[in-house]
Amino acid sequence: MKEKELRRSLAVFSIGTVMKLTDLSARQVRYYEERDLITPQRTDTNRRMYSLNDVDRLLDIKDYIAEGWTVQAIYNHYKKPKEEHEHKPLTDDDVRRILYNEILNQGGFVQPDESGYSGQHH
DNA sequence: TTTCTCACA
DNA sequence: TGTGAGCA
Repeated sequence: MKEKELRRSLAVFSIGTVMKLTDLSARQVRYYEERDLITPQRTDTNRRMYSLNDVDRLLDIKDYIAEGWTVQAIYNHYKKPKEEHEHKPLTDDDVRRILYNEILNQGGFVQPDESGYSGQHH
């Protein structure tokens, strides 16, 4: 049943609608796009169009920001784990790795782990 | 009217 | 991040 997923990915909201739905400023929404936290589509006239998934993610991002997360940390949060967040089985090592990474980036002293994390950290 | 990009008394 | 300019 992949139809739902498809519909959730349909870009149907204008930035104005997204602003109301997320209570974020257009500036913020565009900024998060610039940081690759979301990737809305564009119309033939260069207008941004957001999907249900985009709005959903924006809502999450809003919470993370409120909790003090760095855009960089959030970026890695979405980039790294394939099994995403909550409800999925993660091994202890996965959790430790993800946490380690996010905590480091949180401080802003480390570059976003692009090496993909080759080694172990204890 | 709304959104876009760019730039900052 | 906000805000205003000048377009589309």
